[in-house]
Amino acid sequence: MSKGKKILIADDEPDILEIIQFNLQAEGYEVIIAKNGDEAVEKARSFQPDLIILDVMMPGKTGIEVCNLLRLNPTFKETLIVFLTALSDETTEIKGLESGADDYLTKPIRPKVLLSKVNALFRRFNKEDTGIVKVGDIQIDREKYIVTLKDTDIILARKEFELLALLASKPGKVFLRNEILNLIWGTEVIVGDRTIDVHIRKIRQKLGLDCITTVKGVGYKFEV
Amino acid sequence: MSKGKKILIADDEPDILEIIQFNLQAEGYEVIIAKNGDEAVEKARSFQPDLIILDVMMPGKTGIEVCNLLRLNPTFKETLIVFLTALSDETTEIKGLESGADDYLTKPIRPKVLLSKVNALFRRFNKEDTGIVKVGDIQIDREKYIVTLKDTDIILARKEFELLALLASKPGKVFLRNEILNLIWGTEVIVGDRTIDVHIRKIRQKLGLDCITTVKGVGYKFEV
DNA sequence: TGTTGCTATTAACAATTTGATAATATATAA
DNA sequence: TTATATATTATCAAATTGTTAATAGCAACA
Repeated sequence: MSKGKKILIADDEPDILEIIQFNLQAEGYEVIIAKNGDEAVEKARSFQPDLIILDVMMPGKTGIEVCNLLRLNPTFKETLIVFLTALSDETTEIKGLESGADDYLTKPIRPKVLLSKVNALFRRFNKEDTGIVKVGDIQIDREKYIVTLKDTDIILARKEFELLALLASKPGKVFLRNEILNLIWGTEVIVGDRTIDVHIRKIRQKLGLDCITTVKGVGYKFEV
Repeated sequence: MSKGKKILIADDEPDILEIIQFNLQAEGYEVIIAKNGDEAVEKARSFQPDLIILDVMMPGKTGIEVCNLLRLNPTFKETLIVFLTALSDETTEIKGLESGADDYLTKPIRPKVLLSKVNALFRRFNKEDTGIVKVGDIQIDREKYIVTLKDTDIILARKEFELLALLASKPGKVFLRNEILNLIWGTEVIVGDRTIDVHIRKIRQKLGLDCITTVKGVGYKFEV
């Protein structure tokens, strides 16, 4: 599940904050709230949320201003940002898109819509779209071939990287040895039995964190 | 298909009942109807439906009251509950969420919407799709190779896991010893008679719960 | 061109876990 | 009660994985 993620909500209307907070917490998300634009910027910096929901109309800074500000900082380049607008406001939508929002929510908030959008965003974010997989402290960027553990880059060799990326693509799922061989080495190449183990060992060694579990007689799985 | 499931509909308007009943039956569901909140509670208890559709506004007990009542009973902890509301009523939605509804339907009923929601709900909660089998307190995740008993992970060896998963795949069904041998060991390997017993024993021991029943002279079955 | 550094693979062995069996005890149906 | 099926336990062989070191291959580079 994509739960346990941090979500920052910024809105000047306490009711809205409460509705959203209640529903997201019920789904298992960790929620941080801000009552205006300035507070939003501040809390975004200190809490590093995975998703930020910004009301467009707020005293201090508008949601769009907050978004623009955050996007300047590379830390928030990958952070999901969703705007909250009254009704469908074409003009606002365009401005929002320009400042790099990932989606929209229109008031009045409908909890189910909210939840499904949020869930969908995390799903999308975790897989296809960015090619970046983020699980716990580990971030895997398929395009750049970089693994980051708590903001520290870790250099993995190609096979090691592919293996880790494969396992992390479905956290929890056990990949059978055959499955791994087919997906990473292909059906043509035949490698010895110990090859996988050695790569696994090197990954474990380099990460220094035990996030790969052996399921004896079955395969390996990635867990946080 | 997830058909053949039982659905209880509770609404005080005969027209609505009829529309829903007709459409769901046409789709292959077994439908039970109730004309008010009290009848809904009673029929829920006697028929153990897989899904309950509750009109919020009903004489006797409101849908929300019915839901709250049922959710108190562990039997209905996993039962799907959907509310029927007039238009999108935010206040009701929040109350509904608090009482543990799984989704909403707004009047007027649009048959297509109804069916797709109902189908989607069963799909979402049908663990067969995900490879997860849930029986009572025990949850077996084939993909993750994990057995969970009351939120505690239990580690089973491969053969033990396969055996338990097999038995649990059809709770109540008695698996003959031969059947088990063929399905788990295959026809090629020949193992002694006591082998199954020993594995069964290990499973019982690890689960600490007696959910595997011996049917003397026949085989074993999984029950809660 | 040869050197250097890294990667992928394998071999060899250690450590561990698993699965099957035998021997014995217990339960159950007729 | 007795015959038969199952439960239990300990034991050992087999299977599986972990670890280390060695080797071959490759790419960058002076």
